[in-house]
Amino acid sequence: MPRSASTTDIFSAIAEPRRREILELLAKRGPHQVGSLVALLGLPQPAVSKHLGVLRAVGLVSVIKSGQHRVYRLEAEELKTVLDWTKAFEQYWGSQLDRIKQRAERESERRRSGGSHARGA
Amino acid sequence: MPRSASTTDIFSAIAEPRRREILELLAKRGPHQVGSLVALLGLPQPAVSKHLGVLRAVGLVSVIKSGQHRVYRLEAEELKTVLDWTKAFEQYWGSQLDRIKQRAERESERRRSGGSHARGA
DNA sequence: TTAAGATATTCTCATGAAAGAATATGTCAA
DNA sequence: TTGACATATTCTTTCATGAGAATATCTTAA
Repeated sequence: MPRSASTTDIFSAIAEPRRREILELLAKRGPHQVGSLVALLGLPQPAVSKHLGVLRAVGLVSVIKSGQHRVYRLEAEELKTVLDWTKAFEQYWGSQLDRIKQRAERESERRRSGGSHARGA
Repeated sequence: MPRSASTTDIFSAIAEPRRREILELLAKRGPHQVGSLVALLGLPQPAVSKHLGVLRAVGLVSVIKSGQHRVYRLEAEELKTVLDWTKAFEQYWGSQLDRIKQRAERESERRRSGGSHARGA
C-alpha cells in the first residue's frame, strides 16, 4: 500500500518544512503573490509554485487571479483538523498528578466496559 | 537537499496514518507491549516494530523492557511542538470580524515598521 | 543448553516526492 | 500581434520510505 499522498492528507502536506514556512509567511504577512514568496523564501520560483500547488490541493491556501499575478491566501481553518487531533493529547502531558488522574479514569473506564486487553508490565 | 527525515522531524513522523493510530491507541488505552499493538492494529509485527522505531526516534514514545516484552508508552509532551505551531494559526480563522481586526493589526504593524512588501490585489 | 516466544533488524521492491533545469502557459503593455 | 513578465507544468534524477518476507536477537522456561 502506498504512502498517504501529501496532496490529499493535510498531515503530509505540512510535513514539509518549506510548506510550513510558506504558511507562516502567509499568516504573519497576509496574502502574497508568488513572486513575493519567491523573494522572501529564497527558493526558485518553480519550487514555490509546486509547494503552493500541494497546499492548494489540501485547501490550506486559496488563489485569486489578479491580473498577471496570483495572490495566495492562507485558509487557516483547514488546520483545525491538526489542532483538534493534537489537542486531544494535551491531557496526557503536564503534571504527574494529572497523569495519575488520567490513569484512574482510563482504568475505571476499562472496568466499566469489561476490558480484557493486554496491558504492559 | 534531501527531504526531512521522519526519524528526526516530528511533523513527518505523524504524517503516517498508522503512526497516528498507534499514538491514539497508546493515549486512550495506556502503555502496551508490541504484541498487543499488533493484535489491535491488525498489522504484521515487523511493521509495528518499525513504526514504533520511528516514533521512538522522535521521542513520541518511550520503551521499557519488561522481561520478554517491551512496553511502549506515549510521551505526549513531544506533541507540544505541533500543538504550539498549529495553535498559532488559530487566530487566523473564525469570524469575518476577527479577520478584519487581524488585518488591521497586521497593517498598522507594517506601517509602524516601515513595511514595503508586495501585497495581493 | 535447548526450545519457544517476543521483538527487532535486514533486505528487496515499488512508490512517491522533492530538487533542478527547461519549457509551456497566460496576461498585460505597446 | 509582439514582447516582457509572472506563474505553472513537465521531465529527469535522486532519495526516503513503507510493505513484505526472511531472519536475527534477546529472554524466559524446561
